Amino acid sequence: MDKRKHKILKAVVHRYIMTGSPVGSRSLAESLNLGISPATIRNELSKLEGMGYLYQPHVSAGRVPTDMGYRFYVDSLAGRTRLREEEKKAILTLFSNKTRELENMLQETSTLLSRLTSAAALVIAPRLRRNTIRHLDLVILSDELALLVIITDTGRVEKKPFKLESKEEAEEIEKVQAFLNQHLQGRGLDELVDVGDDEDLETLKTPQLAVRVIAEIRDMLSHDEYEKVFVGGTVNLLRYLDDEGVKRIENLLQHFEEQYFILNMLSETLRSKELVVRIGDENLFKELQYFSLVATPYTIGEEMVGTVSVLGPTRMNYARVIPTVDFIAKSLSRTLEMLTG
Amino acid sequence: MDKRKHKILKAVVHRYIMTGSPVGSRSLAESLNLGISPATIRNELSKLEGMGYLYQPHVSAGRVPTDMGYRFYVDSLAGRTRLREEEKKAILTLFSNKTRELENMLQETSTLLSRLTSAAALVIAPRLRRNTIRHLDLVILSDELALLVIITDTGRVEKKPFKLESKEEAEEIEKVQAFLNQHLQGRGLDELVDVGDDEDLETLKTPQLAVRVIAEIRDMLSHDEYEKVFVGGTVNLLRYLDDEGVKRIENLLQHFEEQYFILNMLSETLRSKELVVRIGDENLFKELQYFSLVATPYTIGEEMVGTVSVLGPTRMNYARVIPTVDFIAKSLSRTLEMLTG
DNA sequence: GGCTAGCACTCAAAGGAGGAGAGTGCTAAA
DNA sequence: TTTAGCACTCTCCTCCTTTGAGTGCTAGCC
Repeated sequence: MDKRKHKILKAVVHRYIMTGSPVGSRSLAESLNLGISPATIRNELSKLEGMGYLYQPHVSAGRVPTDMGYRFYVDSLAGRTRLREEEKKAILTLFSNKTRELENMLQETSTLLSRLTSAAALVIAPRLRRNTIRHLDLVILSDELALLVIITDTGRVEKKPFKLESKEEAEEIEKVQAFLNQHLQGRGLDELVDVGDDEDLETLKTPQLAVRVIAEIRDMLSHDEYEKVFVGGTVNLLRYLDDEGVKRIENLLQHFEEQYFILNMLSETLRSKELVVRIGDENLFKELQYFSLVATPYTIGEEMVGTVSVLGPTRMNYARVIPTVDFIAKSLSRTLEMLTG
Repeated sequence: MDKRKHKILKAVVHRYIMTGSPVGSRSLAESLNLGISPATIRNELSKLEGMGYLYQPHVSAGRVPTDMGYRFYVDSLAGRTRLREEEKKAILTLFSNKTRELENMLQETSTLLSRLTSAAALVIAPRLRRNTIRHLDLVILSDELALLVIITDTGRVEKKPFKLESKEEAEEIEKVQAFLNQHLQGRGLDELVDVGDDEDLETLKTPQLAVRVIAEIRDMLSHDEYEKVFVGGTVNLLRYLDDEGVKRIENLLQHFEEQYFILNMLSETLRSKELVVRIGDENLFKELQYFSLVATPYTIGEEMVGTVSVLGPTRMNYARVIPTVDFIAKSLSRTLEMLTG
């Protein structure tokens, strides 16, 4: 592909993103200022269509980018986009207030991100297994029921109710709590020790309670549902309604109510080390084939702990969304580093 | 209003709810089986319109209920609706699993309710102030930051980060925790004592820390945001899209992302002691003027602690929604009673 | 007095015709 | 290789007509 085709293709994608209607040769000739006539541009457009970058909704309409066209555009953008000062400011303001709990902060991140990009925003909270146990509580709720509460070093609090098997267990619960704290404090949730064959265990009257609590923690970890997702601005998706739009979006939003779906959807990008853009068909889920996803991990120190992402129509404004997602992830990382480091 | 008008009005509302299109005199005559001709029905319809119960979208269309028409219909329904066995079963199944934490249960309640009614469901969690403190934790997160965790008798866990003013405070934190637990355990969050002039306070090296923690709890309570809302099935609202529907729903969903709005919206029904139906204009918020709300409180023991509600189009199926909301609230109450009692 | 058959009337919705406009591809010439 | 010119295509808009559902009114019947 020669330089002129580059320019023309980029211009088509840009215009289509801005206006939402097919782009014709005349308006391109005017805006491109290449000293080329519409006819020449038509030739080029025709070739670009042959190459798969563009298509025509109908024979007498202008050109619209294919997913491949968007892909080219996004690749050509790489690294050359900048954030506007106002947006930078808005993001920095959000993170300047430092005494906030993690969940709250992530929710607000998601809301701000959706506002800045006019699309839906998805923020995945740090995985529980990466957290270190700071404190563990066993609290009796009723004769038969107790609550396990785990507080981690990132300030995250997880809880799980469990049954008490006997009165003795209820009486012993404080000792068991002390025992577990002694053994688990400061340890990562993923390197959960098996206390089953610990000698100290024998000093407890109800060792099976301690064993059961450990099992409950394991269970907590095995359920992905404990990976929380903060969703913001799904309403924005309604703005891009065309004929078939309603069905597509209804379908998508339906799935959005299930956390599992979102996590699956993002599972690939969760593993990525840098910003990922998935355009239309590039997405692994057919529900997303008319949408684009921009996702990037955020970190605590060197470790990637979660994902910040934006979901919008394929014709979203990549030139703005990409740097916004990027900057918000960096800011979030920095803030977390300060809070937990 | 005579008996025949009753019957006709009810039939019109019923049919309109089922079909969504204006109801004409002929189809009414057929389905009513009153031995009356369409012409007679037309006379009655005309009078009902004059009385404000019905209106015509245009002169040659059938009749559509006004908010007043729906109101009449709902009132005439009072207590005479029944739940289908399958639905009862679905609800009972949900609540049969007893070792679940409150939040999870409320979220699932909301999801199920939305599925059963094909509308949006809103469940408000019990107010924090009604809870009793079972245990209080102070956990150090970093040099400057600590986390206050409150565990209540309903198994609810609330947290709030706060700043540490000095090294001394960090060292004393366990003692302060013990002190606070001693004074607050078993007390309701609303009867929070002021420990400021307690004599024991003097035994602490950092009494101001204890005072500050109490202030943090107060702050927690003063923020309504700690009243959580669980929203489910907003997608269902998209199904009733007509011409202007998109705008209305976009507007509503936008507000839905803010918890404040929902709480305000439900504030009136929160105070009610029994099931409330607010139809169209009866709602206090103009954003809701094209929607109806069915809300009822749920209880722990005798005390109303939260609200279960359904939001849908004014032409929602009241005959099914009302008993569903009612039964789900009763089941939820019973389950909570068992869990906490 | 209430009910009904009949009829003229109204209006939305659906379909079709025609014109305008945007845009194309192709051809022939510069 | 580029471009001007031209025939062509197809959507969109508007205007018109037809269809059908449904009404209100009137006059006559029980």
